[in-house]
Amino acid sequence: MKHPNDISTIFLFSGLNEKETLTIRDFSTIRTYSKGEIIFFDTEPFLGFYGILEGLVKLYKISAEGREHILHIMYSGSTFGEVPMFEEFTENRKSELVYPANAMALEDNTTVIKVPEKPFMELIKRNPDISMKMLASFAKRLRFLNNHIESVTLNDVSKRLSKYILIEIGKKNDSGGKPESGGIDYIELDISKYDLASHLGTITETLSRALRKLQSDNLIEVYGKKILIKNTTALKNYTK
Amino acid sequence: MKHPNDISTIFLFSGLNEKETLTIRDFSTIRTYSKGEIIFFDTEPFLGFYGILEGLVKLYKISAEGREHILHIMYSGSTFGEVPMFEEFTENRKSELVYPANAMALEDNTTVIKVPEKPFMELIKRNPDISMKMLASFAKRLRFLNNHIESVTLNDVSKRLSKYILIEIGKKNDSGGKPESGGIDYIELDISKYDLASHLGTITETLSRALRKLQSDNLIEVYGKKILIKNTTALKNYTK
DNA sequence: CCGGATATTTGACTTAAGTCAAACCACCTG
DNA sequence: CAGGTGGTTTGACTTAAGTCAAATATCCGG
Repeated sequence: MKHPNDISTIFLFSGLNEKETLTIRDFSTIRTYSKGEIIFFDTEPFLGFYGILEGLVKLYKISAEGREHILHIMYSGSTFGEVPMFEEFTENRKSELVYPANAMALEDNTTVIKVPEKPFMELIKRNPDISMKMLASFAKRLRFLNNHIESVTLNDVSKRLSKYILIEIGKKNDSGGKPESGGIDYIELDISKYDLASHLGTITETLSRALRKLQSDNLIEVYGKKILIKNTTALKNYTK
Repeated sequence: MKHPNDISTIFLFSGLNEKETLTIRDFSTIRTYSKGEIIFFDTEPFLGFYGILEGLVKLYKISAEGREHILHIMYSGSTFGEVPMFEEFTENRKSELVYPANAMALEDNTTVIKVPEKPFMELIKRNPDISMKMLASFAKRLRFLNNHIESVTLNDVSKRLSKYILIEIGKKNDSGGKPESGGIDYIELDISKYDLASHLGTITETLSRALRKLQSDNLIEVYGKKILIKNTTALKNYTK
């Protein structure tokens, strides 16, 4: 490649000096996946963790019957598949060291860097800041999974959907959008309805019905991947 | 108390020297809860994390209608409620720093140590080994939650129950029991059926029916809190 | 701009699991 | 050891969400 991808866009590596960055780059491999390609299965032995340079990745579990449940959607800048690296520390069962979920690229041109364990563990030993970042990212994921389990087991699909919509609006407004002053708030789904369903712990048919329900309750309006929020307050209320 | 509780029984603190141990002890408070007492709610601001010196703690979420879902059952030696401590690192929204779940003592005489953030963060900065242990424990939890979500969303209650039984047998055999040579394998539930149900993402009635089903399929035999495993292989097969 | 593939929606039906109510059991305390 | 309080089981019923099949809609390459 002409211009080597800049790994400092990955949050975990953002504080590294030039030398450290080069070390990581030297030991790692960069690869581009197209939409639908598998990055790893949850049955594969751990051979290093990944950072997203560009694109979108889903981390998911799949049942024997083929039903899928998405645990996380990961965007560029984030890392995934790090869990096994630290499990080794507690128990010495190398045999069980597989990835904790399946990973698939959701967009063409999804570019990831694969960082092997060895050089990274060297780095982390010398660089306490990295462990802190790692802990922060694990903490974030733990809280997310806690809330996710709560949602999936204690709320019905329409409630889960409403929560999802509200969170997405939150994200969008966090990153520059105007809160809700002028026009009507809306989100644009960056994943397919199949993936959204599987992230909400359901299937496309049920998601479709849930969308229709929220629409007929006058909370939202759906135009393809665009969802207008007609009444944020009522939607918030609905999730309770 | 006469003999101060020994905090080195807590995995996270097991490698500390005497001085460090004393520092932690000095800043922390130890308290004993009786069965059913709340340690914290998921709406309370973070004021330190906990380590279990003795007893049993459940970490759970609860819906508006009162339905409960247990995320983790924690035994003595483990720590909980650490997540907010590391979230602070990423985003500076102090306002959101609440515990990520509710915590309740499941036994009388459940004794916990509450460690405030400040002295612990000092310690972790100087002691990279502790961050590694913390990362290991977070990693373990992340894998557990991944699998838990998979179970709850992709398997029916009987399958989840079978998985639970197999894991419990595994734990028991890991810690000294004979694998399955002589007599029939069994486990003794250390939690109520209510709590087991809520950990499996269901309610007591449904759990009761699932137990009866596995029994009538000749996989197990149930005597109160004692569950005999009549056919481990078939049970394993059943979870697939 | 056409045709086919993929994604989404709709309808009719089935089913696992939740609800409600009652019976049963077992353990603890006075 | 009687009585009572939780914990557990059982039965009858309801319901949310899954399945299956078909109709639409949308997207994309040639």
